[in-house]
Order: sequence, then C-alpha cells, then structure tokens
Amino acid sequence: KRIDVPAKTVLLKEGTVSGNYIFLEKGCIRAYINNNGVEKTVQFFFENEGLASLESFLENTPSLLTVETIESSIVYLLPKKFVNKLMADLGSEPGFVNMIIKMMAERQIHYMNEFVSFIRDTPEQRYLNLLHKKPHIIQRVPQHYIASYLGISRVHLSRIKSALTRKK
Amino acid sequence: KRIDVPAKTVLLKEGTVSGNYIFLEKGCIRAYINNNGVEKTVQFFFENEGLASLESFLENTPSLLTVETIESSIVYLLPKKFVNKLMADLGSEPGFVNMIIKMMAERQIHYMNEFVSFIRDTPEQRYLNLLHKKPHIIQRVPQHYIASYLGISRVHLSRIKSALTRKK
DNA sequence: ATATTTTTGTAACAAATGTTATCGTGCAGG
DNA sequence: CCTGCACGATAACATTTGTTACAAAAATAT
Repeated sequence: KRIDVPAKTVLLKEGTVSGNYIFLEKGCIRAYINNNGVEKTVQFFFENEGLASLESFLENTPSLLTVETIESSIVYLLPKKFVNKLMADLGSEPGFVNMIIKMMAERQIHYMNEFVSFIRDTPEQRYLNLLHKKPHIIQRVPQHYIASYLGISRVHLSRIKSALTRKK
Repeated sequence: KRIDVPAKTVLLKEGTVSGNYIFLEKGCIRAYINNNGVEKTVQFFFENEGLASLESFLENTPSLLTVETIESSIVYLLPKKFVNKLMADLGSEPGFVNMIIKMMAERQIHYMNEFVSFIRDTPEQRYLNLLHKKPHIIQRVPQHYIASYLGISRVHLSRIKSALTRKK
C-alpha cells in the first residue's frame, strides 16, 4: 500500500468512486476540479496529511475532484474497508468519537473560513492571508496552481505580486 | 425561551460569545459579517432551522458573525448548558453519534460546495444555482442581501437579472 | 551539455464588476 | 390618507480582472 510516485501522478480521478483514504508521507498533492477543461485547484496537501473526497468516500458517489501529485511523493493508500473497520472497532471507545467530531468540526470551520474569505476579501487580501498563514504553500507550490486556488488568473496573481513589491 | 421579535432584530452580535443555540419557528434570519462597515451576508435561515456560530459555540470565542432577523420572527433560544447536557446524555446512545457525524458531514459538504462554487462559477452561474436549488431564498429575501451573499454588488445583481430576462 | 517542457513576468486589449447618483415604486407607521 | 423609507432599476464612469500573446528564466529530461 506504500507507493512511490513521480510528479503529476493522478491518485484519484474525477468521475470515479473514491476507494482509498490517501495518506501522504512525503511530497505534495493538489486536489482540483475540472471545469470545461480549466483546472480549478481546491486544496493542497503536504507531509503527514491525509485526505479523502469526503462526499465520494462516505456516500460512494463519483468524486468531483481529481487528486494529483505536484512533486514526486510517497503515499499510503488505505482501502476503504480498512478504514471502516477501524471506525467500527474504535466506535465504542469514548475518546475516539470526540476526536472524530473535533476533526470534522475543524474541517467545517476551515471550509467556512474559506467561504467567508471569498465573500469578504479581495484577491490581494486572500493572497496576503495565504502568505501569512500558510507560507509553506506559497513556497512549494507553482504559482499558477495558487492563482487557481485563489480564484483568479495567473496573470492577475503576477500583477498582485508585483504591485506588492512596489508598495514595500 | 420562546420569543417573538420584529424584523431587523439582532439575536447575536459580532464580538460577543454565542450563548444560545437559536431555533427558528417562524420567519427568516440572516447571518453576516461586518467588514469595514460593509455587511457581507453569509447564510440565510428559515422555518424550522437552527443555527449556532459553530466556532464561537464550541470554543467560547467571540463570534465573527452577527445574526439578525429579516422578517418579524418567532425564535427559541436554547442556552448552551442545555445543549451540552443533551449531548452528554445521549452520547452513550449508538445511533445518536452517527447522526451527529452525519449532520456535521452534511454541513461540511455544504460549505465545501459553496467554496468550490466561488472558485469555479461566475456570479451569474451562482445566481442561477441559487434560483434553481433554493428558490425560496430568492423569493423571500430582499435582493441586496442576496447580492452580498453572492459576493457581488447590488447593482451587478440587478444587471445579471435584467440580462437573464433579455435572454429568455 | 543541450533540448524540451514548465513556470513566470509583462504588455495590450477586452470583459466583468464596482461606485456613485438618480429615479420610481411600494409599503409601513403615524 | 400621508409621508418617509426601504427597495430595486438604470445610467455613466472608474477600477478590477480576464485573455491572449510573447519572451525570459528555471526546471527536467535526454
């Protein structure tokens, strides 16, 4: 289940049902939506982070997202059966349930904050937020992926950056 | 705990700690963020829906959101203690935990979809989505609140609407 | 080392969106 | 029945953002 893959390897393809929980030991991954041939990046993942297309994973529906490595990476693929068993076994344990709920609350808060940020902030502010709160993303991820993550064109992100350096 | 309030009543104010779970028996409510004096609507609620500023409620931090009635409404305010007790009592029951997890997953998927929609869709598409998937919002809520919910100015929403009627 | 692909920056123009102001309509409170 | 307000439409103008195209720099493969 432990595999070593080069950059730009697709781990989960849009339209297929998510069969694995993906855990990233080393490297860097992005999840994106394909919209009429234009890729819109939704999230980035780094060392020791795990992901599953939640909707697809829970409800056995085809995933909206494609998951692809950015750098060459080492990942574990945990089959869904295995994860389900884990949940069932530990379900009785008191602390486990609270942990799950807490994790889910965190993710919910994360997505809500992203959502609010889109309503409230300009692209420049969103870029600055990312720069301050998650500088590792800016450092490691190619800029055009970041642009699509911010919901803007790569040209515009370039403009924002050059405007910022001029201000300083 | 059951109160009858006129339109434009503030139920939870930005900066205060959320002390109640709010349940709406009748009427219509909006939650918004105040950004330099500009109100950005984040969500709408209608009959038989409940809400708490999750982050504030779980972590006892000041709420980022203000919650205000749109129409005159009838609401129940459930003190947090009461809700916590409910959770603790029922925590032992097996089905309850699954229900909570399912509810949280739903909300997470909701916010994620909103987020993805901002990255992927134009304002016009977002308006059409709302029109098709949640027509009751469009029908009952004043248009400038909807504009801020879509992340655009009220003028632009007007333009989108008139462009759409011209197309038909 | 060289060739090829990927990534980034910049310019010029087009389209989308915001801002401000004005007008008309309808509705709520006196 | 009035009189304000709140709401929505529209116009004119300003600003932001997207698109296309080209070139340079950086990374990667051969």
